Formats: sequence, C-alpha cells, structure tokens
Amino acid sequence: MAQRNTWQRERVRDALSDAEGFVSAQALHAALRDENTGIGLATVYRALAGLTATGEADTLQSPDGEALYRACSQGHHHHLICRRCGKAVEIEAPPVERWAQETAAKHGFREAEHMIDIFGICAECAAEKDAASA
Amino acid sequence: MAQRNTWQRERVRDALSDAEGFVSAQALHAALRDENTGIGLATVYRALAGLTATGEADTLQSPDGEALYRACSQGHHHHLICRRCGKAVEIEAPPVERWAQETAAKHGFREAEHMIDIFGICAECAAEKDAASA
DNA sequence: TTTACTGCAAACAATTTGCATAAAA
DNA sequence: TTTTATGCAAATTGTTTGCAGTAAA
Repeated sequence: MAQRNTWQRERVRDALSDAEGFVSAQALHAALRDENTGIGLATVYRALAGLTATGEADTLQSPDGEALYRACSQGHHHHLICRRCGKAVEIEAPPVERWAQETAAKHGFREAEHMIDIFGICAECAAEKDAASA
Repeated sequence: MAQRNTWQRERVRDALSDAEGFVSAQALHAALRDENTGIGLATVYRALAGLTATGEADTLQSPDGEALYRACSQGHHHHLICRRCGKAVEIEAPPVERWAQETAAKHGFREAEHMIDIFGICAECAAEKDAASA
C-alpha cells in the first residue's frame, strides 16, 4: 500500500512540475530518456498512476484520446488549455461549480462530478501564428 | 467527397438515435452485429467519422479513453451523463457560455471552445444501486 | 462505368501486465 | 529479509488503414 520513494518516481514528479502544461506519458518518458536515465515507459505510467491516485497530479483525456497529466497544486479546479503548445492555466469558478451541482440535482443526478475545460489558442501562439501567415 | 447513402450508414445513424445516451463505437458495432447484420467494425468507425464530420453526431472522450458518440440535434450544448448507463441529457447554460468566453479572453486566449460535461449517477441507476445494496 | 464504400485482416498507438531482478524498508 | 518497484517484452484494447471486391451514382 505504501508508496516507495525511488529516484524514478522523483524524476517523474520533477519532470511533471517542470512541464509548462499538460504532457502525455509518452512525452515525459521521451524527455527523461533524453537525459540518459534508462527509465522505462511502464515505470512512467506506474508513477503517473501513483501521483494521480495521491492527488499530486491531474489527468485529462486529450481530444485525440491520449491521457495528459499535469502537476497539480491541489483541490478542485479546471483548465484553460492552449491547443497548440499545451500551456494550461488553472481557473476557478465558484459560480460555475454551484451551477453544475444545481443542474445535476435538477435532473435527479447524484454524485455529480464535472469537467470543465476550455481549449483555445494562447496569446503567444496566436502571435506566432500571425507572424507565420504574414 | 460526397457521402453515399448505404444501408450500413443508415443503420449506424439509426442505432445512434436509438441509443439513450453516449455509446462507444464498439457497443454500436456489437448491437448491430446482434441484429444479424454482418456489418464490419471498421465500417462503423467510418460511418461515425462521417456523421461527426457532417455534424450529425457528437463525440467526446470517456474518462477511460474510449471515444463516445451520440446523435446530435444541432448547435452547441453540453451534457449531463450517467456514468453507469450512459444516458445523457443535453443541457444549456447561457451564463456559463458567457463565463467561458470571458475567462478565455481575460487570459488572452483566442478561438476558445469549451467542453462542459457533468458525470453522475442518474435517478434510475441510483435506485437500482440502492436496491442492490439492500 | 466510375468512384466511393464495405469487410476483413493486418497495422498501429497508447496503455497494461507478467515475470525475474533490483532495491527500498 | 521482506516486500514493493523496476525494466523489459509480450499482451490488450481502441482505432486506423490497405486492399480486392461490391454497390451507389
């Protein structure tokens, strides 16, 4: 039951915090691999599962079906994600939280959880895009 | 470019409308298979891709990485989904729409789209569950 | 007759799992 | 020493693709 503290887990945790936004397990593995750590892909997946279970990481499904992970401060929040560079901003929305609960209750749903994610193009990427098309 | 009108496409479209909520391609295929249509899995996927492209179907990623589809009336809306039976209720949320746009803009994001999905246990499933544990 | 669509099987990609070994505790 | 984690490779699972044959148009 207790999680052991291996250097692999540390590295995954670190790599995750270093990432600007959401990253895939594959990307993390590739990054760690490049730093000549011989870490295995399965280990990265296992570490991520562990971090997610303890609430240290946050996970969501990208539109094309990959699981993305992110170091997570704590608590419940949602994201504003750049669909170009993956940068994510944590957002809070107390009124929306309330609305979600009310909506679920109104339709007789229980144990409601919600996912609210806004995808867009962040300011920097928008600038790059404009420059490219000029 | 033009889509042809085959009975397979019809069946997929029908099966999709008959479904109470979001269904996976695999589930649709199994259902059609049971009705002694010898329809192929690939065909189901291709039909769903077509329907999605023309806006006749709606798609989202389930928490465990499967793509789920649903016949879609039209326009922009969100869902309240039972995580047990898959039943979905379309919900509208003008205030939340506005909030999403404002939030994106406030952080410099452009071309924002959002996904708001509430997962819960619908009244019927909750009843069954209570009955089972009694 | 032309061209898109179908079924099947092989190809793929992301993720999980079995097992012998290595290393925390 | 005991127990859990690792790394590898094989196994799964959801989805896509290549191809020869079939059927809309």
